Amino acid sequence: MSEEKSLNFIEEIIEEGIASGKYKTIVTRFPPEPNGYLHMGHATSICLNFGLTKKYPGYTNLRFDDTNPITEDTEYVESIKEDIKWLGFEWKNELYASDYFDELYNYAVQLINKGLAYVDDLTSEEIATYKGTPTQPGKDSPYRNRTVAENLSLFEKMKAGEFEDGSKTLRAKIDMAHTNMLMRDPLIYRIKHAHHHRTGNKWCIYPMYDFAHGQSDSIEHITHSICTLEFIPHRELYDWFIEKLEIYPSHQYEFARRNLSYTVMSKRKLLQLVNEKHVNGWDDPRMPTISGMRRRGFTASSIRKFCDTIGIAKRDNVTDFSLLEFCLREDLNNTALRAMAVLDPIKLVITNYPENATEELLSENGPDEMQGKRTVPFSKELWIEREDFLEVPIKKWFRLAPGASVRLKSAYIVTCTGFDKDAHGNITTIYCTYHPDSKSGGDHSGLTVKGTIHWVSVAHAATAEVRLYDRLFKVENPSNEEGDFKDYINPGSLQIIKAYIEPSLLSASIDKRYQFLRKGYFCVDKESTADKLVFNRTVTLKDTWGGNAKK
RNA sequence: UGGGUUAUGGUGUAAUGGUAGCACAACAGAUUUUGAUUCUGUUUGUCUAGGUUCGAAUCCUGGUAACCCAACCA
Repeated sequence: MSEEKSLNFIEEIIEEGIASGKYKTIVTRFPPEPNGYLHMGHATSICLNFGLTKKYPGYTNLRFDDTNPITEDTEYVESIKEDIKWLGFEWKNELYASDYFDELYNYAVQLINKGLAYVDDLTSEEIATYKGTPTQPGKDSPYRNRTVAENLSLFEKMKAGEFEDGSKTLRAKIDMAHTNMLMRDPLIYRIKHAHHHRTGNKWCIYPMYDFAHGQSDSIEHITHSICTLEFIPHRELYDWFIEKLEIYPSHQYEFARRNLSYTVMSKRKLLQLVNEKHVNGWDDPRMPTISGMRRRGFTASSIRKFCDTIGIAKRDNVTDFSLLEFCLREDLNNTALRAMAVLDPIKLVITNYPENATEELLSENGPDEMQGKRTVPFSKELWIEREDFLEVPIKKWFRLAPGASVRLKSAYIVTCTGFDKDAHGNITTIYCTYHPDSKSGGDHSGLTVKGTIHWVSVAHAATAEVRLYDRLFKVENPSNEEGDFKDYINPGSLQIIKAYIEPSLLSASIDKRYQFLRKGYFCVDKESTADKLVFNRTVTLKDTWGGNAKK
């Protein structure tokens, strides 16, 4: 019974390191930039980094990579912390790259002293020109050979605010003809007279990513600095700084970012959707953001399960959204409370049921008996789903049709005796007779039916707004299509309807999940009030009949 | 005509020279007071051409394809 799950390539590296005695414990970090909300791509990284230190001895830091004050904000810091906690992870230390600005400044001075950095006066356009192209070498800046003393003095003045934004930079002195573009004298400090969300106006020079990330890792003694594939070329620079600065040798490892079909997963694109109002904010339930998915009704455990299932590797990928839905349904099926709601109502009248009578029927709250039962009021007039009746039944039709019988869930078997139509040919009312001895739980009618449908008593029904969500994009990979990704937005991704709900749902709670029988999983939206209940459809039930109907 | 990374069913991921496995999806059947759940089964794969070997997804050689790198973003 040794069912051992195989290791991913990072776990292999860790186990080798532990086996060889390179380290006994590991330290990882999750390093978001506080300039946007976390999305499913980040969830993978969070599950990876925090998961590794759950599996192996060690801990994980949360470190905000806040080296660009122009785009960063505390609003994002708060949302990021909330999302990580909600996903079920705890960081050891809450840290900020900005905590290290003094140390980083000193590192820069060290490089200057070693003749490995210089102040450059070239404009950004000139720097780009001097840099060359991937196929052509760059050329040295005319300021490249300033003396150490001159560089020291200039850098000091940069810090003191004596120069305007963009007028000078500090660059590492490496090799302008290097095949790796990142090694062609990369910028390490730039001037930005901007207010920083944590250091205020103390600084007017800020380190670049490459001169902050690796050094921060090193200061924190991160053993495994895990990032995505596009940072592979940065690793050479990462190692170069550590070597020249003679600081703790953290190592960078890269894995392929996880993509999900029918959505986009870049902060830039998500920001566009928000700013151009294609969605209603970062936590719109259609967004692949953690906050959006939480609002939609996804559970943290289903997201963790999903991340665990898709694994990590180094090749480009697009995971089927249906796998995420599978993990969700698997979780919700066990935990969601059952209730009945009719989303597209049509009236059903039981002609032989007594006028003004009401019965309180028992119905199970879920598959687990521990979830108990609730009562549901039943009466002569019911709302049922319009799609559960067909005037002319198709093959293998289990539901209502003239002369056909179905079980009303937790109630009686009814047989259709007729229906009304309006002038446009729309069916307005369905008439049935019920079989009194077929009552759920004590059925001795001897009748058997193939179909069971849900219902809500007209006299007892409450109403709610229900928001039906569908995939945000019409195509699997919007970023790979011709033209703008926004051309592929699914215009029907949100449908708002009014539904009749059973009265027990009046006390639905925002922290619970519900299965509206046969219709899907739903949750209370944050905009819901006592006067106006609002439900979000998290996901439909799996439907193996829909396809058959077309055949 | 530079450098780097990656190629296993429709999708994701295993197999570390020895039976190509698992999950999702799809399809078929059984059970079902949710056409859900549960259970059973089926279809589909090693980028390509050579080579080494008793034996290659794995090692070697040559192709091919995809992705990344020329922000004072991270």
